[in-house]
This record gives sequence, structure tokens and C-alpha cells, in this order.
Amino acid sequence: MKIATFNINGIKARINALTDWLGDAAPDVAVLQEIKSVDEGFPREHFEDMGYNVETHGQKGFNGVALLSRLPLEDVTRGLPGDDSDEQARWIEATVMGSQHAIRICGLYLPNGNPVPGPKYDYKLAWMERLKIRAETLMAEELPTLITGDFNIIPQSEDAETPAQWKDDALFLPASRAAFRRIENLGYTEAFRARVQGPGHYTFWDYQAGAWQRNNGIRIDHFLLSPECADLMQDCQIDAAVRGGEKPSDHVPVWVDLAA
DNA sequence: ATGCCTATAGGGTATAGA
Repeated sequence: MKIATFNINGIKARINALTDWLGDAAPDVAVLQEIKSVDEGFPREHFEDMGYNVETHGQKGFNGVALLSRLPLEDVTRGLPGDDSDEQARWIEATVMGSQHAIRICGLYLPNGNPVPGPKYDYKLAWMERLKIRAETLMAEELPTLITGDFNIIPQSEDAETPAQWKDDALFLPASRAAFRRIENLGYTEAFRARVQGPGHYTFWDYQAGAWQRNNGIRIDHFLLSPECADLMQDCQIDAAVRGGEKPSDHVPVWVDLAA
């Protein structure tokens, strides 16, 4: 089962690029972030016509997550538990039944957190604490589970082309990285780093200052696999070439292949 | 370099992003 994450930066602007990539990459499940659309505005029929089941959790203007799946999406839930006053659309879960294993799939768009200090950074850290609690609950179920999406976290210096540029940024501050490690340390495997070592592997390049042409990227889109899910992993790759396509998102897809 | 671009909402420019 091929499961991909892709921050598309607006479904209306990305419908062609997303459609082309779906045709090329043929994921069984695509976990999308920043659809920047309300549920009624999402072009559901377009993707249903391509053979995908569609579940969205959108909001007006920004944020918004969605799941596209060739297999049925079961037990869908929306919103990260732990704060009923949080109205930002950043979390969706569903179960997909493979031929051998059912996979619980969690899609997230973790808050950016800039500027630091300030209420946006406080929200990021509080959101990550809620994520840790949800990750603990999922871990205790001892089922194949993955948490994927745009984490807005640069885990290590080698995950940025110019780490000095990010020294005081919410994506790279020690408190942000520690919060990410605390979740990993519950027993999750960061899929890409379990398979590929070394610098130069990025998932985001800014639109500005020729970041793509200069390969000034960062790796912020991740997969965390529960032990039962990590045992099924056969591959994990970044589709970096998508960044050089026509009218691209500033993020590119990352995917895992599971023996599920 | 304090968003240098891009997208959305909306009908001006403001907000958000990383």
C-alpha cells in the first residue's frame, strides 16, 4: 500500500499539478494539507472520477486537510482531540483495509508557529502536546498506525541546506525539535530517516529568492510509524522533481510503501 | 531579508505561510 503526504498549498491553484502527480505516482492513499478550501468547495467529484474516495476537513481561507484513497476510508474522524475551542482544521484520521493489514492513517498540518515569541508559537507547542497525547493513545492500541503530514519541524541540522538561516525560527528552535522528539520517543519510527541518511534531502523550497534553483530547502514533511506499521515498511521516498513542475506547490510529496 | 513570492478572499488590500 503506497501512502503519500503532500502539502498542496491550495486545491484551486493545484488541481492540475495534483492530478498529474496522482497519475504518475499512483498512490493508494494521498494525505493532503493546506487545501485552503471549505468542504463544499473541494472538487470532490474530480477525484472521485479518478477512482478516489474523498474525505475533507476544510475551513475558509487557509489550513484544511483531506484524504484521497482508492480503498474505502473507514471510521473517519476530524479534529485533534484535547481542545474543543480549537477551530483550525489541521487533523483527520481514517482506517484503510489492505489485503493483509488495516492501517490507521492520521493526516496533520502542524502549526507553523512564527513569529517567536508570541501566541502563534504558544499555539504550536500546545498543539504538539495534544498531538503527543493522541500519539500515546494510538501507540497503546498496538495496531499498524502512521501519523503523516506537514509537521513544520526541521528535525536536525542536516535537514536544512542553510541551518544558520533557521536558528531562531519556530521550525528549528530547540523547544520545537524537542517536542517532535518526545513524540518519536514514544516508539515511533521516522520513516525517511530509517532508510536514508545524510544531508541534502528536502521536502520544501520557498518560492522566494530562487530557493529551488539554489536547492535551499528544508525537510519538514514526515511519516511517524508505530512499531506494527514500521515492520511493514518497504520503501520511503521524496518526489522532489515535482517542485520543478508547472505551477508547483512549495512542498513536494513524500511516500511510504507498506506490505499491507 | 522584517516574506524577496504565492494563495485566498473579495472586490481595497489584508492575512497567512516558513
